[in-house]
Amino acid sequence: MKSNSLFKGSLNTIILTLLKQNDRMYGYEITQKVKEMTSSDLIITEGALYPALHKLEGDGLLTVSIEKVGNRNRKYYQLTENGKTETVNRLNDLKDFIEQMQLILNTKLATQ
Amino acid sequence: MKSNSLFKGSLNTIILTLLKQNDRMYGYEITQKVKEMTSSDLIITEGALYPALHKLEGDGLLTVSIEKVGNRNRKYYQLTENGKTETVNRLNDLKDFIEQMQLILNTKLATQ
DNA sequence: CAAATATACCTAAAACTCTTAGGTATCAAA
DNA sequence: TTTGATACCTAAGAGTTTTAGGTATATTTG
Repeated sequence: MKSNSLFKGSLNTIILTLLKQNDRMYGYEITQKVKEMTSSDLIITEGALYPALHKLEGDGLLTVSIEKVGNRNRKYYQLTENGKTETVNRLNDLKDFIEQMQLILNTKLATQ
Repeated sequence: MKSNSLFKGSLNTIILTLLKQNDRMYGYEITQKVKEMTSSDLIITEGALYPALHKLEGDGLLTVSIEKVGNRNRKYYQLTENGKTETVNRLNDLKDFIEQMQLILNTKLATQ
């Protein structure tokens, strides 16, 4: 099918945008959501996700709150104000990237 | 403006597609072409380009022919048959990536 | 004409991101 | 009771790009 690898930087954009859409989510939920939305075409590995979440938190773009569900801890992540700003920036970067690729490749890359 | 970084894997796709469009090009020419086409928004650094060209050659996707211009050597690169096939694959991967991102981000990323 | 800029190739260290391959533990279903 | 799902995590390695050099010829500019 396709190389199931992400493009550089797209993971952070995915995380930030999902949190913008859903207010708060926990890590495992993000992996399942992406899997579901792309019909299992895109798999976010946990080895990539958790370090990315920790870095976004360290950069002040996310905050965490731990919630006990049954006997297990869930870590819910939420956008900070900086996080909301950065989400807009990342989306603009992605749009710029696609526009640049269209210029170079001389091709419409996205349908409609 | 924007983070002037490429997205992972996009450099190879750019190289291959430019060679498909222009039959043969040399390294420096590729950097200038991309700069010109994107109004200096996207800069291909030589530190990324030359190793990428060597790898594509090693993988059998490109062939080289050296041409003396004045007193300097230019290395012209050209797609092999495998290279032509791989170019189509890379373009399809990029289109798939954009479609997946549109699904996840719930946004039209490319105009038209 | 000298010095700066452009052309044209190159490499190596470091940074960064993601994959692979583990690990722990709880909970539900077979 | 054992498998699979849920839920977190880390570390080694692979791969790509940036940064920061290096060499040399050709052209432009002050």
